[in-house]
Amino acid sequence: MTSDSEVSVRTGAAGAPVRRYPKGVKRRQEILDRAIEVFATEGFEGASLRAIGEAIGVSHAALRRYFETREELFLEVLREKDRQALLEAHERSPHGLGLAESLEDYASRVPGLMALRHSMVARAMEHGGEQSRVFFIDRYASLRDQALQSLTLAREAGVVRADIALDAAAALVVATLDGLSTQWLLDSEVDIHAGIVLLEDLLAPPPQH
Amino acid sequence: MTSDSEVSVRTGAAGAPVRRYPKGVKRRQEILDRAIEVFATEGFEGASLRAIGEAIGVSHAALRRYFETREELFLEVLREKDRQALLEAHERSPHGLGLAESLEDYASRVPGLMALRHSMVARAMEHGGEQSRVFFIDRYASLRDQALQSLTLAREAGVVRADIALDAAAALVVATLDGLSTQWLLDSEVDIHAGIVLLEDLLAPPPQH
DNA sequence: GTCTATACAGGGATAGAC
DNA sequence: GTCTATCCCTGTATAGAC
Repeated sequence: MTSDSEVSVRTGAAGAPVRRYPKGVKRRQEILDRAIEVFATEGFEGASLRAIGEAIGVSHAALRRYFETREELFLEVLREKDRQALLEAHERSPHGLGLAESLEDYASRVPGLMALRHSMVARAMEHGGEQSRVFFIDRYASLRDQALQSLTLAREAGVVRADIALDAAAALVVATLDGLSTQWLLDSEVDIHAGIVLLEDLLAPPPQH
Repeated sequence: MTSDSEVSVRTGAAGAPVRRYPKGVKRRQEILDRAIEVFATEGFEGASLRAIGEAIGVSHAALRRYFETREELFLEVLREKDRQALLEAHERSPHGLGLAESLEDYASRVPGLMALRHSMVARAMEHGGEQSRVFFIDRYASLRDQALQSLTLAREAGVVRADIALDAAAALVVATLDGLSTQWLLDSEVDIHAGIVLLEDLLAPPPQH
């Protein structure tokens, strides 16, 4: 089917390049790390392919050996950060509902990365943003699933009332963290902690007496 | 203080141009309307200044007589849409909490405009996006204020429990509508209505018996 | 296998003619 | 008030050096 004169790069199921040799994946990781640095310092608007390449000491054309498009590079940056955040969250607190801890995942992110996320969500809502749309559909489904698991455990622990649908609650929790962190990043006067605590109180069973 | 050889355009407190002559404001409104059309058909990424100008039959340079930058034009589009949505919401239901109705304001928006909003929020979070940041800080403060008024009325009507802080609840409501509509726009499988109803139930006073 | 050099189409911003 | 012409920057694409 395919001549073997150009088998160095293949495209995987999700469209991500699959590479065979260690140097390739290592270089790819380095590019991701440097890109994250550039976002943190200059924001993502200043993070042109040329700027990222310059920060590494490489031409912008070289970046395309590892990421077919700018969209793909940016999505991989977000994926990497999500992966890191998930690991940290597990280390930190595997107990209870832990909404406040989940919030850290949002707030601890550099504003530049939150800006990048919003920008890519925008792209996902547009024609031509299929790759981003797939990414975020999957990401939000995953977040809801994590929230559902936390809520289930929390209900067993007696801190979540028994008369509500947990799948709807999961979407609600994710939406709240999303929305509150947006408001807070724009205006640090917003008391995001009060919002989180309120939601936890609302989800808790009413006191019996 | 100022020579009167260039008084046709002044800059107001919020940075928005203030114009004296009817033709100017009419033309400005036309540009906004056509821009909204282009967003609806091609999305905001395809809505270059040249594309918008072409839809009107003028060059892109001419647009700058009415909007100093692309950012300003886009913010004015969002402002115009918010204004329309607020009027419609007041016509529709001045009663109770009405979260479901508020949701319509979000869902009824063309996806292209929601994408534009996310993109401008991203810009507001970055260095250099001062104009957008001012816009969204003001916008979210306004939304929270509207939510607070609704919640106050709803509490008087007995549909909101008495033991919660309404200002925190207002931020929570706005965050929920924001976050749920984002999830829904990306994936219509998400049952946004269930989330809204759940929040209303959680905010309602527990049944006495 | 990896990277440089280069070209191209399109973007926003801007100066000056009419 | 609107135009044309121009500037510099962007993402993308390809050819070929090593």
